[in-house]
Amino acid sequence: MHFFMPDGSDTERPRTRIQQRNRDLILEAALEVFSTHGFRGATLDQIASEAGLSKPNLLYYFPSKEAIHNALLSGLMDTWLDPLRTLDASGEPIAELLAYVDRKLDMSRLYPRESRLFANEIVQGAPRMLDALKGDLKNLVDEKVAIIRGWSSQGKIADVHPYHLIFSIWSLTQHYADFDVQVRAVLGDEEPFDEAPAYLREIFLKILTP
Amino acid sequence: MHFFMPDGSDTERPRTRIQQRNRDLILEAALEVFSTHGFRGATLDQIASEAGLSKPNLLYYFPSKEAIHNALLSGLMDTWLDPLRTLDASGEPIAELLAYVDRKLDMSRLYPRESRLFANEIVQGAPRMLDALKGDLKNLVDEKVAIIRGWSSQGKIADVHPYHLIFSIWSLTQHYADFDVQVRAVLGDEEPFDEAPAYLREIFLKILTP
DNA sequence: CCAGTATTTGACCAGTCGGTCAAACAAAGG
DNA sequence: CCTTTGTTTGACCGACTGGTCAAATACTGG
Repeated sequence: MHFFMPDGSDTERPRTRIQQRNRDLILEAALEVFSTHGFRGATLDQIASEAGLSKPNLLYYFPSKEAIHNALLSGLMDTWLDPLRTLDASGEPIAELLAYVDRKLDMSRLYPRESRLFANEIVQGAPRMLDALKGDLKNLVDEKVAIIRGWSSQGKIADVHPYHLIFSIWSLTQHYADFDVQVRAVLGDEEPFDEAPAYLREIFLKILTP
Repeated sequence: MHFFMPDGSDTERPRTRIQQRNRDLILEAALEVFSTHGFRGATLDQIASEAGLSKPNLLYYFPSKEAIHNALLSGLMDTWLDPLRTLDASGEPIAELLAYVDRKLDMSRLYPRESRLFANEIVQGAPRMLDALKGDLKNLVDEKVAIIRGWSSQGKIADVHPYHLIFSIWSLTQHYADFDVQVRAVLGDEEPFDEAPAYLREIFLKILTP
């Protein structure tokens, strides 16, 4: 018979309900803790207590602190890149890009902890994510940049630097998640996400209109 | 005679050369370490070794780890807000705002560690900086927002949301410092700061032109 | 030179870190 | 019922954490 490794070191994963549930509990707790303290600043005790499990129990499901972090990052990377992946070369250029901005801003509003998890990692030099940045991320961006270049040369959108355009979209949308506390401190009572969507649509329309 | 407290707890500070030098060494090392690991992720041993001093010697000049962090933050806050403070109500509106963007981008290029120090702190909820955000920062922003509103209502610049306009400037410029490793991973060999200034001038001109 | 002050450090401490392990406990099938 | 497999945990470990302290060393003015 084949023995099942609960720490995830096995490639095939015939998860039982309880395993699925506890892995989810741990990843949810880890997201909370890693996103507010960074990798080195987070502790297994914090994650365990947040998950309502004992520390040895965490390490029954994951072999190490780093393994939890890796599972989080790789599990979220796809979700995070989805809005860009959806950018459609055959769509109407400006509408496509504005829709991308919208989706990205939605991510900041709905998944701020995920945004801050990545922000922490990247601000600190992305020591556990560099390969993904230079690999999957760069490849996807390169592919979409080619589409944008095409739109520019056809005169469908303004002739702006495509890489820096994408950086703009990332920075402007993620700012509302990553720097949430600063945005709210400055705005006072005004809710950031009340005005942000219209504002971003307005300025990107100006940026992109030929 | 009056005894001098080297740990800085005294309000008056008749620093000797050696005190000035070692305090500077410590703050420089602390900037390096805090900006790449965050407050909780940084250790006194790291800072001490980076500064070329022993750990007890650090604590001769500063009473605690948090005191070093506080000294860094408050010492840098003024520098950090200077570019905004310079925004001149009597200048030519669009030129003033574009010059602010330029100065802010220069800060990202010349002082990326300082930018990342703040980024770390704010992403993690700014537990040691909230008062400054709600106080000095908000006051300065409110003041400058009034100027921008004036320019808008006079038709000198486009009628954009002034707070979100300022957030745009912060996020777009600081992105090149805070997310440097991601920007470089995507750009490959291209140097980010070669194109960034022209790109930002171009898009902010579009955003601001009435 | 000396006395007093400023600076530096090795040794140390209590608490916390990530991680281990054997033993206890639960579940399920026969 | 018993056995097997899966799950949980208390107790523990060595390494490291921020911080202390007394003693040693440098520096200064007289």
